[in-house]
Amino acid sequence: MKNYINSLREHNLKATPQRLAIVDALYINGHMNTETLYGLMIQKFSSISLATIYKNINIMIEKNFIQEVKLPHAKSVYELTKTSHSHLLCKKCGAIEDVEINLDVMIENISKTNQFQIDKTDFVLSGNCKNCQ
Amino acid sequence: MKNYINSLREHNLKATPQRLAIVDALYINGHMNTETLYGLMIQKFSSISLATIYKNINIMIEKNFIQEVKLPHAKSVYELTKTSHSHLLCKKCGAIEDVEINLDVMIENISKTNQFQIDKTDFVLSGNCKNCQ
DNA sequence: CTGGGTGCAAAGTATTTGCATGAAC
DNA sequence: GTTCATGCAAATACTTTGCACCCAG
Repeated sequence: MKNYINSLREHNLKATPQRLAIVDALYINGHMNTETLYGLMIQKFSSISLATIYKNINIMIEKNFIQEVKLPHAKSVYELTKTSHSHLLCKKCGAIEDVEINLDVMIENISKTNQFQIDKTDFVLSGNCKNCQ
Repeated sequence: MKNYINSLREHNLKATPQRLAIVDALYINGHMNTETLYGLMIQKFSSISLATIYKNINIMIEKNFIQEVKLPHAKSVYELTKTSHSHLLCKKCGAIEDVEINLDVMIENISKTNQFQIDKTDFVLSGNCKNCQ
């Protein structure tokens, strides 16, 4: 378990219990959508508001503490900001795995060919995971 | 201008004027979100309903005639279904370009390494287009 | 004709906002 | 003490649904 109190503060975010719980849930689960996140939080804070979830997601995205991952045919999920990576999405069970793919050479080529300065990628590969084949 | 009457019929979709106009708009503009699509359509059919836009988008996705493209920090756009390709998104002006990137070798490798059977990719590269640099 | 599409209004779902209270620092 | 977060309720935004009427095939 990491010390998220300081990480939050470094991002100019007060370390409230609700916020810590959200961050902890994302750390443990990797990726969560608003619905499942709220479902988890309500167990811990019986009076937590959905508005609190949304407000926190939004401000943490703004401060670059977490990131939204848009998925095909599914609700967006959120994850703690880490080094750039891609995602594997299982169409059957919905599992999401992080995967490191080095895109540097490709980006370099596309930048040149298309005269487009690329600074970010969103890459989701969908199919069937090991268990669902 | 293509003959979209037959293309629609081949996908079991009746070729109504509204539908043809939507398809034509997507053909001309490449990528559109619901809002801009409705904005265009209302000019042509003063009494067209937003519900018609949504119903058509949904059924055309279902029949695989068009596809949704989810973009970071922007509303989803829709495009006519074509061969698999990636997208370049300009963060400044919002322009979207199609780009062909051969991902076969990469997919092959990832499939093996992660024991994950991949059959689809969603790849958006963001940055600044030629005009916005 | 017949099935499916359109437009309208209403309902449903998702997300944001305003404000009073309360907690973090 | 001051600033910011929380929770609630209301408001807004987005999308879907039901139904009567109409048009494509």
